[in-house]
Amino acid sequence: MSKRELSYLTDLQSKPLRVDRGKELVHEGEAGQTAYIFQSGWACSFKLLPDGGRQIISFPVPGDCVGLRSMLLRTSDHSLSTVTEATIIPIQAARVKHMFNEFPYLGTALLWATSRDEAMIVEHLVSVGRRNAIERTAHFILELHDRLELVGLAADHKFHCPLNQYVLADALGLSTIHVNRVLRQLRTRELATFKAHEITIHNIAGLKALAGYASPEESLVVVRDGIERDGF
Amino acid sequence: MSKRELSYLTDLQSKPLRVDRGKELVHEGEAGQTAYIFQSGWACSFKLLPDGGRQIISFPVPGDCVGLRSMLLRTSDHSLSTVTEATIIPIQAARVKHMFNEFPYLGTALLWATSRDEAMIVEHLVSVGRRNAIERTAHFILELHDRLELVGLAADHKFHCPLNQYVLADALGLSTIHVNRVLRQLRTRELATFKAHEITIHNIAGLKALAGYASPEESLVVVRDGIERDGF
DNA sequence: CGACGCTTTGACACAACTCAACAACCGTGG
DNA sequence: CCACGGTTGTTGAGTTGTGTCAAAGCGTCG
Repeated sequence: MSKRELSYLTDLQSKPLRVDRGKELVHEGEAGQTAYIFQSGWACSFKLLPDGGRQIISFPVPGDCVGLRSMLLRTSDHSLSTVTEATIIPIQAARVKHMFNEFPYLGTALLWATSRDEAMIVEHLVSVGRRNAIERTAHFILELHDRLELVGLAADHKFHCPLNQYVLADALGLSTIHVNRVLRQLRTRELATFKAHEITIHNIAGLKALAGYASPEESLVVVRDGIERDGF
Repeated sequence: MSKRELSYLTDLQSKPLRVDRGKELVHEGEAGQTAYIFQSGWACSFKLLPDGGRQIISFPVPGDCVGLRSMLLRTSDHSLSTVTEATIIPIQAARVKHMFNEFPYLGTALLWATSRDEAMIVEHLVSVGRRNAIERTAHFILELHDRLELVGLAADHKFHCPLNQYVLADALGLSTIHVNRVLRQLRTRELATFKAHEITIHNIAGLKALAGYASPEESLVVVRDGIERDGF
């Protein structure tokens, strides 16, 4: 990246903004919204159903950037709320659009970044579609751990996690009560503990085995031991 | 787009290629793969689990382009197989990369295109996570219908659909047998029929009501009637 | 005609959901 | 400092949706 591009990127960022928890930053179907970088605090992107149900798509954590892609579209296809109090850096749509014209190469760079997001959503879909409650929860914990470790927010198989069981349920596609039961099982089986907003992984190997989890680096090693199903 | 860009795009396309059904075009974790445009025939992208299970992510249909994005990454994060015999137009990775340098604006264009894909995957996630079997199936039929209508492959609430119940099950996160039961219910309730590789929608309003389906155009109208859940 | 792939059915088991209540926790205000 | 209310977590009992197993019906194609 050239110096000029970099300085432009820095200029894009407005002053950090402090927002309360539970604040809806982007509303589904809303037009012309801004993007945000999360400096601290957690959020969740989700869609609501007519019956009041909710499916959480992803949890942006500190260091994550949200909504950049949807600035190119007319409207956002899902909502975004903070889960905790947070400090965010808003990025104005107009300036980003201008930037795409000025430095078209950045489109490709952004494309690369969004690919990672999509891979996460795909993995989430696999979890919800084909793993049972406990595998799904285990997988979720492991993924969260790896993401947070990457930004220095997890160490020693322990990390802060401000999600309550209602939120967890909406992410995993389960009922709150069942989430509770599953967490108890993980605790009893001495795999992981979720207590006082802190998740501790006691037996990471066991948890990975249970979840069928492939670490980001290992994910090149393709799991595909036999079993060609009929149909394709 | 300039004339030069357009001609470059046309040059990218190799000769159409005919492939058998059930052929795996991209293998998960594979590096340096090519992208494809589907001229005819259906495919499915999916991930396999250690236990032999499979979650289908999406069904590329004629007119769709797959794998463009993953060419920028080192490896593909999911596999791709044809579901029927198909004619595809391969696109070489090397040439696309060169093109991104030559016409950096195209990165942004592609970004726009992939956003649509991601929106579809998100909707799929919502279905699997928060809709029951029959709602999920109804939603799937409606989405397929709208996609195919867009490319002239559906008319009169009827369209050809080469998927069998095994494949459907892997897409919807259900067992084959349950898919069968659900299809029977849709038939009995005179909402839709899936017979001889052809889907007919008898009562599109009823089906939409059942699925909680928002048509692409209507999706701006946000469904959010009350019910603020606790937790966020 | 037989074989194979796909669909359909029934009986049963189990995972996950619902409802209803209670217990722990936490910040607030008296 | 303690009592309070609200939020969140925990349990149990009973129900329902979906999965599993087993077997039979169809169509198609060689």
